[in-house]
Amino acid sequence: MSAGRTARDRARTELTREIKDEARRQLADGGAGRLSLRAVARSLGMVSSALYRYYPSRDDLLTALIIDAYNALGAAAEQADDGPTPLARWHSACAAVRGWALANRYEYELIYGSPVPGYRAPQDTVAPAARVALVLIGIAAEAGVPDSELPPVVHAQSEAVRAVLPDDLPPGALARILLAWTQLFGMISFELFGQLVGSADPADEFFGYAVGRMAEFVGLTDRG
Amino acid sequence: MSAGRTARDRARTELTREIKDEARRQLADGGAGRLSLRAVARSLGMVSSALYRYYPSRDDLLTALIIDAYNALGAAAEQADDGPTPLARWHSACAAVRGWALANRYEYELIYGSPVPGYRAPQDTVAPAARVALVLIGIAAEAGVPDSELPPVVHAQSEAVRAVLPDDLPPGALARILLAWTQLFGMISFELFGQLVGSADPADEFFGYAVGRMAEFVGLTDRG
DNA sequence: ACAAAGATGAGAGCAGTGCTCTTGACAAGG
DNA sequence: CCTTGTCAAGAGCACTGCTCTCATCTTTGT
Repeated sequence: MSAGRTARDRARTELTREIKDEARRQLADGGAGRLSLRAVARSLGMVSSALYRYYPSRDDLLTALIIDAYNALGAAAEQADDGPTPLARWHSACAAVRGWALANRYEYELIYGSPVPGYRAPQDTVAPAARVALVLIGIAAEAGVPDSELPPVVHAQSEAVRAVLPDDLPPGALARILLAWTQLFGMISFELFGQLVGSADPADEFFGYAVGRMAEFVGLTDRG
Repeated sequence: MSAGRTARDRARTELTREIKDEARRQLADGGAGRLSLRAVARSLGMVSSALYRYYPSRDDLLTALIIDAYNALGAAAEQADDGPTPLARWHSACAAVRGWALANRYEYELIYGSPVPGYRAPQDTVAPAARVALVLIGIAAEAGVPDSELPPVVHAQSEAVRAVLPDDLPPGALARILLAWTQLFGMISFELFGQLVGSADPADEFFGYAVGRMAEFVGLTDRG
């Protein structure tokens, strides 16, 4: 559908976006649990029931925010995927993910925190959700990281993943990237959710250290 | 205070525990966001306002549940910390953590998911929260894992942590354990929160694989 | 050009929430 | 015995998501 032919269509798409924007703004103070349709409607000068014409339920509004968040994070990672060597790109991309998470705390929580109660993620979210992983995979693929031994089931799962990937990577490398991927988000979540207080907090240096060790683990070197 | 002298005291401590137990039960269907004081009171055959005599607010009840959850998880890890070699103990302890998380999904969410909106963890939670990390540290300490190079800030942070530890570990080892610790919970969170669907799901084998690589990374070998 | 059809915003209302305050009953200690 | 403090209950406040109805306004088909 285009930008909307009739005046009503234009008003509709615009209001839909305004509602989402206001919701994102309100997300910033209190997180998803505190997001209130009524408050969003109030801020927009309309009554809560009118809002249901644009988002059938609170969950639908959340879904829209979740997809946006995945895409924003993915875009940040893709944009930072730049540098003279694969290792530099790896560091840059990981730092961008962390930077986005720190700057957009509650949006990060929305996608990598505990699932919103009663909410079931629709299929629309899986493609945007994969973007960060694809960045890491792309870097490793261009660097040509080595294969490694895998348990049979993990090997099979890696093969299955490889089948749907644009880049070609040996299963052992894929499994290691998957591990690094969970490490990356595990560390960011711990930092954001206050689990590192008392140990590696502030976490800037520790994060860089960990990202470097993960690069080694995956097989990225500085030879470009 | 003892078990309570007067009949009133006994009734009070008992009801306090019953409320918590019922709340934990209700946690199992819907998570913290859906825990309702009124529903708990209803299940106990009392009116919601009466419940406030025992827990001044919803957050206080949540705090009690959080401390219990940390302790239950810590106890599970400590109990599983057993085996002929440090490597075996490492695998067993990590598997126990994952097992507890899978069996107590919503309690895990309570402590390692996104923080409950508006909730600020009191100091009482930090000691129970450290138990799992202490298990990992204990294993590495007894195995005598090697030191390794660290960036200066990370080195300083590791030294600060070491100062408050019962076991003695070189800073480089401590930093690697910290990294493995974030990896462990990152992986469990990803599995539980549905982030692995489409890649390493079911995650049993992948989890074992990852735990093994982390053991290598920390410096645990099979020589005992 | 005009009427039918459809989209929209407002309002009332339902069932639920956390939490507070008051009231009347009961047990404990002086 | 009688005061003091604890307790469960109930009413009530300010919220929440969501549904339904109704009047209005825009688009569309004739």
